[in-house]
Amino acid sequence: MPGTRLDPIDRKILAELQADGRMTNVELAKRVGISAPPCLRRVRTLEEQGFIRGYHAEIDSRELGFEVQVFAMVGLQSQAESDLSAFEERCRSWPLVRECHMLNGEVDFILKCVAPDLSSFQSFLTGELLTTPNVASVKTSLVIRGAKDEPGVPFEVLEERLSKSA
Amino acid sequence: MPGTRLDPIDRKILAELQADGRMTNVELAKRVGISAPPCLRRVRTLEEQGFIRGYHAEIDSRELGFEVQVFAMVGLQSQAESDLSAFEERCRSWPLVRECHMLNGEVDFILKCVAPDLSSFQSFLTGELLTTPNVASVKTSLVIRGAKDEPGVPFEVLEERLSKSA
DNA sequence: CCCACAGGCGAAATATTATTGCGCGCACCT
DNA sequence: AGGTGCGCGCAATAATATTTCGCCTGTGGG
Repeated sequence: MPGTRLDPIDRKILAELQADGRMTNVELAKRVGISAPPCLRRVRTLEEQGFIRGYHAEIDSRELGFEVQVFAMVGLQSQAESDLSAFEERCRSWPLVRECHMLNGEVDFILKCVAPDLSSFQSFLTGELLTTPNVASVKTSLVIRGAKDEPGVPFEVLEERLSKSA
Repeated sequence: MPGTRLDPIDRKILAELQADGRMTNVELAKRVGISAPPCLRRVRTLEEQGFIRGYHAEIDSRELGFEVQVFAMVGLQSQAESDLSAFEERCRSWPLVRECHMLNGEVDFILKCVAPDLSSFQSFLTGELLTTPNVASVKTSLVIRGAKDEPGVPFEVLEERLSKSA
């Protein structure tokens, strides 16, 4: 239902839950300015309508022993739809691959990968990715350091945009 | 405190909360096989020690009106540390830029951006990113479609790894 | 071998929170 | 006006979170 529009309270709810997904409902209600029951009803509705896809704890991957993060640019030999989706399906089956996006331009896919160390990434690269049928080229870039990593969407931009169109 | 090792219950807690960050503590306790009070204590400890950095609702950006997602590869003129961190600071101030990673290789940074539509990304690109001092080159790739987007870390890999070293 | 002690657990009690049921007010027709 | 649908908040109830406390276990003296 794309006709469903969100009012300012809904957007505030989304913004608050994006920032702190474990906030209690009473706290959330206080922040958005309504009482707890309607607030909870709104949250449930937002979940059902798919605006909220889930809740996740953000884990420090380095603390957990995943020392390296790598972007891999992948080019395929064939861009036929069946070959594209076959490659995507492969990516979904690899735990080290956390993200896979199809791109325009020279490169067909970009993959974001994590691994405990360089050698385990190397073995994934040579043993899995490079041996996958239809993979023509892979260029990898190691992440030296992370400068920003914000989950989700910029609600600031959304609000700004809505105030203009009003 | 890198000496702090996690036992299997802690790892299970992290895995469960990564998968569902809003799970109640009693449900979590049931799943990891201990009672609620020690479970809650463990969660608090994991939060304090930084293994858990926060909790976030996962929002459907497309439903919210962010139609385009773009990766931007940025090259700088100077790679002096002060120039690198100046650029990183810029990235942190741009809401459209959700992630910024410094890379090895030819490209200095990769940026993941979202925008409501192509034209608003274009205006960000030409009006902000390209006019930033020290930016030498920017190559952008539009995301055609997303094939995988898993938050967090692959606990499967971690467990496998631990069972081997045991 | 026995004891003191630290750490982690679970049962029970208490404080908070989530959830349900209901009546009210408001906007929108007709 | 009168009717209707929607969303709110109050109040009651169910569930959960959090604190308190005593028990068990493993460890390191003495």
